[in-house]
Amino acid sequence: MPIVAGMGDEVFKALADPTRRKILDELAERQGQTLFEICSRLSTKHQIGLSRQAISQHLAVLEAAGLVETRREGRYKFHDLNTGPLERITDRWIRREPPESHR
Amino acid sequence: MPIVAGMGDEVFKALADPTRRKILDELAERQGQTLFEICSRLSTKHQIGLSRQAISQHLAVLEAAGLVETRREGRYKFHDLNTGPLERITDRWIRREPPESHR
DNA sequence: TTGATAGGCAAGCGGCAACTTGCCTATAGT
DNA sequence: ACTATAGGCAAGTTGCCGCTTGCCTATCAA
Repeated sequence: MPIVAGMGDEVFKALADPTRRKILDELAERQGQTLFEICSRLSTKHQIGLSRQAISQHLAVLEAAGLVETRREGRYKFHDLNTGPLERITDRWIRREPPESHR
Repeated sequence: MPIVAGMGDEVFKALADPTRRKILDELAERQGQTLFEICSRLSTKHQIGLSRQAISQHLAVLEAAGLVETRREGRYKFHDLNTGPLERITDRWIRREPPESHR
């Protein structure tokens, strides 16, 4: 079993909040943003006027779910979207037809 | 724009609860179950000892999200899984590489 | 070294969601 | 008609989640 997070219920919990989904949108559009960048972008582009700590807590949830990965450089912490945990979470219920029974 | 539900945030909300995901599991395994069938199956197979009303409320959430559809026959109400809303909810963040730049 | 910037920790508050409880309606069997 | 079964409605409780507030640490620039 892998050590990576995001294999359990945390992914669903993380996706449940609309602000967190907006954060994923932002990171999908531009990787490697800092906390303050994400804050100002959410504020200006999406009229989400939350405090820095609120966004920080959201990022922590996303990171616990494995949807966001971080790297530190000096006093900056850059956030990157990781779509890995998203790829197969719905396969649990979607029954794929075998494309063609070859005769 | 279609009249069907499940195009908004309700799908994520519905998927956030582990009991609701188990219900989807059950319906994926066997379509057309009644409320009481779902209750007893959750209880015996998954040790989920919730009241009938609790399950009923969960089903209402799933139906509002478009993940479950119902049909009435006499005093029975049958529940069917609809995977439609699941198919594209993650495409929002997953960037598909164009398969091959031809030459 | 001082101040400014980027971020972290933890306690506290308010609202909502999950669950229960009690009662009610509708269909089917006897 | 009466009873049992399948389900619905609505109010009340509890616990958790999102958010704020206040204070603290770390890095960099002057």
